[in-house]
Amino acid sequence: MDRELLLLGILREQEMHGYELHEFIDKNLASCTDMKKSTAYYLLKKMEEAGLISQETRQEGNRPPRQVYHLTPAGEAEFQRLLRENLAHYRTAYFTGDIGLVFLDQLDPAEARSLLLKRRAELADELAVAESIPGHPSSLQLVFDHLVYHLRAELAWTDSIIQRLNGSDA
Amino acid sequence: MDRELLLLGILREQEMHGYELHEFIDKNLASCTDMKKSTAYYLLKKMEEAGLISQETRQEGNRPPRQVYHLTPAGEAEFQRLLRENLAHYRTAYFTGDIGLVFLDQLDPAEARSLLLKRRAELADELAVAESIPGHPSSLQLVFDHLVYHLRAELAWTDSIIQRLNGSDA
DNA sequence: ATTCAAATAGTCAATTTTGACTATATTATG
DNA sequence: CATAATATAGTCAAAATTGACTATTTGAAT
Repeated sequence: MDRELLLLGILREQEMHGYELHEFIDKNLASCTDMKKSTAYYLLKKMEEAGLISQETRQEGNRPPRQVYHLTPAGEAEFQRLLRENLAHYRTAYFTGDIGLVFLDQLDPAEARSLLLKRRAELADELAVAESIPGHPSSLQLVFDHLVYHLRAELAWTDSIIQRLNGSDA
Repeated sequence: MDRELLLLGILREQEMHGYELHEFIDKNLASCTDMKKSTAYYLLKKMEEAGLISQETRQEGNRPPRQVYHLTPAGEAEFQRLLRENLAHYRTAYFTGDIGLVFLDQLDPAEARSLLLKRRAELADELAVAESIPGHPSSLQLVFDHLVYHLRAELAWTDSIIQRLNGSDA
């Protein structure tokens, strides 16, 4: 339901067509969800059938016609409901990367260490990117702040694992 | 692929049947993945068809017969590959809870605050549960440590948002 | 000994999600 | 100007995921 909330919330502030919608989420909200383009279209069609949004074919210049979506009153009500539902509950994030850690002792410490150093480098890169995003005046700022806060914690934690491996290596 | 890695890795250490496998993941590795029972069965069947695991019907007492799975050499090779792949890369966790935060300013600060306090309570409960798990001697310890570390960070961050709302409320 | 609840072990249809593909428009490059 | 690359806007069949359901066994309570 969270993805519906996201689509409804964005459309509520500004009518958009499917491509633009996915583009926006992919650029700005990648830390919240990894919704693919085709999923966005699927959800839009589903919500349109449910009467939450209505589409309007719009022609601009000699571009091919695009479907522009906007909220219906029912969609507005659903947005309000989903927003409160989301805010009132804590949903844990899943750490797929921990699955590998479960079997870390199956590798010799030297190889484990070198693999995790590669992981650490990717993480550090992501953090650098996140930190370089200039302050956003919008409500997206919270999301960016959270991302940076989280990535810093992850980096420290990853370093602590690598540290342990250094020990068992000596 | 991470779920395959998880199933292969567990089966590698101890042969199991589908129900037991899902049970184990659900109890111990809920912070890594939220795989449903039917998904586990689907993946087991798929991996069996791919020759990564083989099943054996086993009868115990007068219970109905159960399918017990164990790794094939191809499965062992795939495990090794997936393990290195997983360890060498950083996969971000997704914060579905942040979707609500994007639209936080659509509510009046008092209501937003009360909703987030409910969320905070759930988070604090989860943290308490995670902290109460006694030290595990196995390789699962890393996962539990990570979970506690992460939940503490999340709690602090959630408190910081609530704090901001207190300010704008006064 | 009987009934009730919980644990065990799955199956299957329906839903959700995705990757691969199509097609046009705009911009850049030589 | 031709053409190559990229951005725009989607569609669709295949794959993954799930919720709801069935059915037996074990343990507990009466």
